[in-house]
Amino acid sequence: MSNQQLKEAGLKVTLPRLKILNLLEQSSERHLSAEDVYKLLLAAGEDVGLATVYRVLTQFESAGLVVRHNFEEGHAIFELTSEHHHDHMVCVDTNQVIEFVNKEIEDLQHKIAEEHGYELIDHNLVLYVRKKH
Amino acid sequence: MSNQQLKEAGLKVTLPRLKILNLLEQSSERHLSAEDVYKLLLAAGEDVGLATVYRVLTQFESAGLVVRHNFEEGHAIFELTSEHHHDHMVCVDTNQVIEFVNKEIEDLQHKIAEEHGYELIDHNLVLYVRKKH
DNA sequence: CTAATTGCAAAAGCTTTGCAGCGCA
DNA sequence: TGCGCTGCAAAGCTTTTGCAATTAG
Repeated sequence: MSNQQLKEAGLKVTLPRLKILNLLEQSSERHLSAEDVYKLLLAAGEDVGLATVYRVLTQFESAGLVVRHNFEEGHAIFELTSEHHHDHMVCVDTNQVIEFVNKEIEDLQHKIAEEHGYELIDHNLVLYVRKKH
Repeated sequence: MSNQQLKEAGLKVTLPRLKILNLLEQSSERHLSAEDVYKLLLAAGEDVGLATVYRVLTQFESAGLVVRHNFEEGHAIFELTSEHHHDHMVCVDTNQVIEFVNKEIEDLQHKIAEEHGYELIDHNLVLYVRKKH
């Protein structure tokens, strides 16, 4: 379980790390800001400092357990690394984040980089959308 | 010239606005942060406050003269609105920014949003690439 | 002349860091 | 026990805001 994941990541198994990892795994919302994580922990009666949340999330990112996004200006959003790559849609009205997978777009990106004499290392694609009524 | 663009944007023609717009039009680097603009103005002997740079860039954005990007966390990047929409490639080694246009990707994005019941308002696509040798 | 704009400094929001004490291995 | 980790508070950064003075129309 979480215990093992932390060890594999080369991180000491501490209470704050376990709490944060468990929260990320159990939360119904996959995309959380550091502040979100902090508030959820407080609400759950867990006593963890905000600075620790930031430090732990950054460590998780380095360990590959978590991905950091910059969907919106002002604050980062963290998400557990998922098995399959996906991109994101963000609703401009509700800030809801929707994941999607599209192989054509992935292929096109590689093709575009190649056409310019480059190798694709990574990419960031966010669609800002509004619900159709 | 710039004078006219400001009027058309419904903005009073003031010295700071002219200086900033001229700088954006004449700079060899199309992609600048507020701090970049501020420092370039200072270097050019122009006396404009940083707060004014932020305010003016935000007004330019509202007026559609400029586009704000969040390529990296920490600070926004501004670019004069260009006639044709384009996306960006950033070389991970040199930080060089390359613009590209790809209609297929644009169309796919609309299609994906539609398929999920949404209307595409905007998007952000950045390819992080490395020069092939 | 009047209202908009500017510059400064202070404040705001997110994130990082220094340091003393606590806790895992 | 020793080193890493945590919490708190303070500091750092980018960006915004309040306010008096300045400027455009």
